Amino acid sequence: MAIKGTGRSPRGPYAKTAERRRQIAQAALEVFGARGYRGGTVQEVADRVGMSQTSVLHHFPTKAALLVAALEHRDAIADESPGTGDRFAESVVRQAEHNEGAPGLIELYAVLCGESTTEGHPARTYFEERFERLRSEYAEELRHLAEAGRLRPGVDPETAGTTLLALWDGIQVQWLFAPAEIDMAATLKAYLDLIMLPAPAAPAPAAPADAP
Amino acid sequence: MAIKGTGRSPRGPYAKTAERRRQIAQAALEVFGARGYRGGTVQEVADRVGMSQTSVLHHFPTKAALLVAALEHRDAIADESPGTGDRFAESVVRQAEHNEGAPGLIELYAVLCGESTTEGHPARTYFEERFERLRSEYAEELRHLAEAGRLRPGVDPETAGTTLLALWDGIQVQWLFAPAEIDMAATLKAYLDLIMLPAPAAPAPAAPADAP
DNA sequence: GTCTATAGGGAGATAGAC
DNA sequence: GTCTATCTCCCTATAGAC
Repeated sequence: MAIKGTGRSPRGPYAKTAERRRQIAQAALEVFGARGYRGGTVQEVADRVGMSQTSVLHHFPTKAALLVAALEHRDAIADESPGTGDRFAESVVRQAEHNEGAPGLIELYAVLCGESTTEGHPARTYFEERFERLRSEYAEELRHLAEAGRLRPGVDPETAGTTLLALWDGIQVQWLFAPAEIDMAATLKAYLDLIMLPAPAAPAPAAPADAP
Repeated sequence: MAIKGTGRSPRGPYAKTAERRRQIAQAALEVFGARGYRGGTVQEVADRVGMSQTSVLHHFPTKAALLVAALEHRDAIADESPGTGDRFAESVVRQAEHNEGAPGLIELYAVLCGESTTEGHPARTYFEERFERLRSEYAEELRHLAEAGRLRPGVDPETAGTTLLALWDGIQVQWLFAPAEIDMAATLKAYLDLIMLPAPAAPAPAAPADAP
């Protein structure tokens, strides 16, 4: 609430604060990605944006709040939501390629995903909910494809959705250890090709008289 | 070197020390699995075996050495190496089921796998080498299956091996977050069924005259 | 909003007695 | 081998001036 003062609010003093927070969240993303939540320090985040440790904690009251900000910032960068229907497979591959080019993004994800399985970790519910949501989203997309006859017979949409998610997470970890040897997008595409059938050549939309 | 004193060495004082170390390694496995390497403390390991923190560090000089011991202990428990040839798929599934019943084992693996991608982590080379080794082992097994005509046409053994490994790691993480919803063995089996062909009913060994 | 100073709590590792 | 005592370091978070 509250846009301060006159109408020209986008240039008001709050714009600068919001930008500051964005910078801090970005720095936190990099630090926690490189060192993990427990290994990273607020001081290091502060150094990266050129301010003191206490100033960072002025914007985000605790270290845990800083992590949440980093995760939300990551979502803002990464989560172009996958397309629907026919474009599902395509957009999964496209997003994998996109993530590969955003440094620190995969690191943060892989490190925190593992770390957050531990007791009392501030990102635990974030990942719980994320997995739950993505599993049902993927399953629904694949169910639509199945109804359109685009899924190989015998492939279960729920299982395939879970598998796709697990494969994606797992391949990111392998890529972090050996980026030169792993082609994330190609590996995902190979799996999708395995479960999907090619689109019928001519859908025969209505009954086209031999048009030009 | 040096079996102390007389010939009855297996009962000698070293046997007790070896057993002590095993206990410590087991406790370290549990602690680092539940809290991660950076989140876990030597003190907590010590508490679990009922000795002081300094006594633990007498057996393993540093915390990092303690982690290595925990990983080696884990390998000793878990690494029944997968079978070859026809039994490959079967033994992968069997090992997944076996791991599920060994508490802490999957936790340690998932937590440290993510954590060790961070800078200067003592388990980094452990996982680097593990991934490298398993990728080539899996690829070789799948190449043999391909030669035997047991792989679906168009499936590349290297890609499938990398995929199987990624899927396995990824499904373990999902299982940790939602054990009730995820069936690790079934998910792995579904993938293997997807890339493999059933064994031919009668292999027609040489040229059997219409034998009984 | 930003800083310096500091409180307050652990952590890993060492020294040395028993 | 095991302990107690301790060193040294670093981290999060707070207090309060500017």
